[in-house]
Parts: sequence; C-alpha cells; structure tokens
Amino acid sequence: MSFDLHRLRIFAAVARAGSFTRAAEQLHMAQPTVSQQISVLEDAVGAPLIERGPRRLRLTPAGEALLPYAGRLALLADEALEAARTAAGVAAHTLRLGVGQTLATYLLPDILRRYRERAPHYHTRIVTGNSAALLEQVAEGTIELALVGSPATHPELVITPFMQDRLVVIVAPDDIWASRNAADIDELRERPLLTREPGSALHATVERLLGAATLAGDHVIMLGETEAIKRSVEVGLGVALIQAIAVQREVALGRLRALALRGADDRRTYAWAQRARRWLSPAAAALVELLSTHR
Amino acid sequence: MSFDLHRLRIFAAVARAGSFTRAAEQLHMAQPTVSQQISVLEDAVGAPLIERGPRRLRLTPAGEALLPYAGRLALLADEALEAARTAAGVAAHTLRLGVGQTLATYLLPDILRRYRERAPHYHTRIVTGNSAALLEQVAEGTIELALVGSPATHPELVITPFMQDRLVVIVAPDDIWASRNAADIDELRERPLLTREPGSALHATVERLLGAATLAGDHVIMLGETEAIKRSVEVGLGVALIQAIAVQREVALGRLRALALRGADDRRTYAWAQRARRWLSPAAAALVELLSTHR
DNA sequence: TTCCTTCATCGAAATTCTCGATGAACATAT
DNA sequence: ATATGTTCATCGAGAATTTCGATGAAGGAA
Repeated sequence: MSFDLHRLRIFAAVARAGSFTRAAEQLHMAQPTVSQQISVLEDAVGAPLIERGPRRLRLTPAGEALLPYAGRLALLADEALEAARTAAGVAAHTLRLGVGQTLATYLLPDILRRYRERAPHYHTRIVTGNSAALLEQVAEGTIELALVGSPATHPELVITPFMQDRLVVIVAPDDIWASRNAADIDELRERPLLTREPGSALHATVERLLGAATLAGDHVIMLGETEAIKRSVEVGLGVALIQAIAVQREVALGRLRALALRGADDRRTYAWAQRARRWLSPAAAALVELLSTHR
Repeated sequence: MSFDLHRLRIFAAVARAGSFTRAAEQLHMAQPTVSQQISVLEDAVGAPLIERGPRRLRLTPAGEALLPYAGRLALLADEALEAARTAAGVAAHTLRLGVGQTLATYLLPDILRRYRERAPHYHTRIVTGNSAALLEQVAEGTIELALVGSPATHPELVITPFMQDRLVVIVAPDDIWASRNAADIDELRERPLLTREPGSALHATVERLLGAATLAGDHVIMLGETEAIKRSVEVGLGVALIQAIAVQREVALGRLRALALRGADDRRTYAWAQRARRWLSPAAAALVELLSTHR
C-alpha cells in the first residue's frame, strides 16, 4: 500500500514547510527520503503533487486537492489512536459488574461503599438481571464479574463463593406460626406460599426444595418483586421462603417473624463469576480482593 | 509509522470477517501476515484489540473504539486519492486560458468554436486581462496559456507567434482622409488621435511608434474600450491607429475607412505564451496544435 | 564569475513485510 | 478415547521497502 498515512504526513509537512529540506528537518529524516516518498506518493496518485521551482514550491491542482485530506487523515488517525487507548484505559479502570436482583438490593450498597473506600479511583458500571443473563454477559465479556446466588454454573466461567446465607420462612407477626422457632419443609405445603417468578434464582431454589408439583398448586402466589412478597406476608396473605439477608431489617423491627427451615438444606451461597483463564482488570481484581476478605 | 492505513484495513477486514483466516483470504495475503500485522497494531495502540477465542473472535473495548475509525480512515483515504486524481484529471482536461482584451473580442470566438469542434471533451476556463497580468498568471501556473499581442516577453515564458495582423489607421467615412489609401506615421500627429489606456498592448505599441511625447499631447484621447474608440472615430472625433482585425467588420460595412500605415512597422504579432520547460496538459496541447495550423 | 541553497539520483545498509512450514489449542466426529 | 479439522501464533528465510550519506545538477545571490 503505497498510499498511506506516513507518506501523507510527509506530503503535508512539505506543503506546510514549503521546502523538502525543511520538512525533512522537522520530520527528523534525511532530505532524499522526503524526495523519494513524495515521488512514490505521486506515482500512487498518478500525477505530480508538488511543482518544484527554483524559487519556491507550489502545489499542483492534485496537490491542492490532496492537502486538506492529508491533514484530516492525520488528525483522524491521531484521534483513532487516542480513542483506542482511552477505551483500553477506561476498561481497565472501570468495574463492569453484574449483580443479581436480591444481592443488588440487600448487599450491593454495602459492598459498593467499601469498594469506593478502598479503591476510589476506579469507575463502576453496574447492571442487574437474573443469574442466567448475567452469567452469559460475563462469558461474552460485556461485564467482567457477576455476583449471583448459588445454583449457578456455566462452562466458560469460574464461580467462587464469597458468602453464606440461609433461607428462612417468614410469617406475619400475628401469624399462627409467629411464636415458633422453626418450620418443617413439608409444613409449607399446607399454607399459601408466596414466591418469585420463574427465572429467578429464588424460584429455582424453592422449586428444588419443594418439587415442581407443589409450585404448580393452588396455594402458590408468584410475585415479581421481593419487596412485594414481604409486604404480602406482612399483611397475612401467606408464608414465604426467602433469603435471610432480604428480611433482616424487617425481622429486627418486628414487622416479620423469621422461622428456621427444617428438613431441608437451607443454605444459600453467594458467589462471584468470572471468565476462566482470563486476567481481571485492576478494577475487578480490587473487588475480588474485597469479596475474598469479606468477613 | 506502525499505525498506518494498511494495518487498519487489515484490522477492519478481520473485524468484518470475524476470522483471521478469512480476512487473509479476502485480502489476498497469508494468514500469518494478518496475525502479525494485527499484533503490530496492538503494540502500537498498547492494548489488545481482538480477543482470540476458540469459538469466535470478539473485539476488546479498544478494538470496538478503533473499528469505526478504521472504517472512516479507509473511506477518507479512498476519497482523498479520488479527489487528487480527479483534480489532476480535471486540470489535464481543462483548458485554462488567458486572452488579451482585443483578441478576446475579435479572435477568441472563432478560435473557441474551432477548438470545441476539434476537442469537444475538454472544458475551458478563460480569463481576460492585459498582457502583463496574463503573462504573470502563466508564470504562476494559474493559467496554462495566454494569447497576447506582440511586444510581450517574460523571463520564465516561451512565447510563440501564431498570427500576423497589421495596424491600420481608421477614419470616418466622411473624413477628409476617407479617400486615401494610406497615411504616414508622421501625419498622425496632426490629427486628434484616439487610443487605449496605458497598460494595454495597443497603447504600448502606439507609444513605441509615435514616441511618448506625442501621446502626452493635447490631441490624444484615451478610451478604455476598443469599441469606444471605433464609435468615436465613426462620429468624427478623430483618427485612430488600431489592429486591423478589430475593425474588419466595420470596414466591410463601410462604417469606417481603414488606411494603411506608412513610414513605420505596422506589423503586429499575436502569440501564445506558455511556461518554459513544462509539459502542456492535453487540453492546452490541443489548442497549441490548433493555433499552429491556423491559416 | 564563485558561492550557496535546493532538490534529485544513486548505491548500500537497515528495517519491514510477506510467506510457507510448523505447532498449539480447541472443537467435533468416529 | 482417539482421530480429524479448524484456527491462530511462532519461526526462519527471502523479498520488498525505507532510509541514509554521498554526490550531482540547476538556479539564485554576492
């Protein structure tokens, strides 16, 4: 490719300097090099660009036409390089994080506060969504890390737990179960059960514990928001199986009663997901560091 | 300069093809070359541009930022080349011609008609002005040829005569000299003499023939237009020394009488001026060809 | 004239570009 | 599990390009 930026820069320098010799000096090259490159450029265009006079140089019509393009191209190239470098830098210094619905509401504010304390110079860009969508985005590289609830796997990802939570049964303070300390898994089938919509990690967990048949029963009410479930339980619509972290404030205030779950594994693990065999950006590494020392 | 158009085109091809191998095929180069050039580009940017996955390629943020610039640069470069070539072509196919005042009026229409017959595909751009200004423009390259009257020289120009004309003395049909065939140069000083303004070739000629002193005399009337001189002579304001070609129509119609000039060199030569040691464009060469075979 | 500036040409050295051969990683088919 | 195919990276060699210093030619200035 004989028509390239290098030559155009030389051409522009000659046009600007009005002299091959001075252009060569400004470009830190030898004068014959400039002569030759201009000549190559003229061959590429197929017409002379500069009229060499003994008194001074003058651009031919072709040269006049080319000069503004040479300037714009050089400028645009500089801009392109700058843009690419900036994008790379921004990516390195921006935490692109996905967070599951529940974690985003009940855990993220605290995590983010501590992240900013620890690494105030990084930017953050946070997206929320259900686990499956977030994991896919991590695999694609759209986000670098995702914080999700436990049943989560993906062939291209490494998933590392960082926190344990428990599922609890919540009832209204005036519920008939309100004075109990625990509820058996099988007892739940006897009460109207509130849970999240299919697709959420909570729904998948409840389904796994109670069986799909139970969730298809008449007593089950599905709501799109965790807050909606809590309010509904508060007013006595039924009971719910929910992450302890999501109700700790209401339990402390006495607006809900939390009963331990008995007869099933009530553990729930939160984990971060990252791509296998990939370096993390400094911004993401800082978050992983924080999560690893959490508690 | 490792950040140049060639590499950017390769990068864009890879991004478009989604594969190093296919991009190499489309670019008619070997695959290792593509790998290497992308690698050089990444070194220049200072960050990876393409994420090589076993499944498929994906652009990094830096790559995403760079890609639109690569496209625009390639497009702009093509446009630049096109513009330069067009400018060169237009220049080659456009006759940039300067013509002196008198020639423009009395000779140019005929020349132009025959030029267009002979070379209809060329464009023409014609400027008029006095000889000195035209010659200067030829030397500068603003126009390629100039058609001027005789006493004309310029250190950087080659001036080639193409036509002979004569100076004649014109008088009104009812003038006391109307029946004469000739007038002596010295007799002119006895009559009111009309001529063109200083700076015109005619003025210079008349001055040369009669002497500057005569032109400073009371009987001389200077007019800016050849037509004005003719009309003034027609109504009997005086006599004038003028190019035969400028009055041939009026003489034929009997509105003016033309007398031969005696006692001085009445020859007047028209010539074209071109730059020394320069090729003429095809358009200009065609005109020179026409003028050379004129008569 | 003689000197000075400017650009072109030439030959040689250094750099860069390109290619074919080969290898490693991974996915898919048997 | 083994074989096969695809894809990209690495290596070494050869080709093309770029660069430079030396030199020459042309023209202007003293």
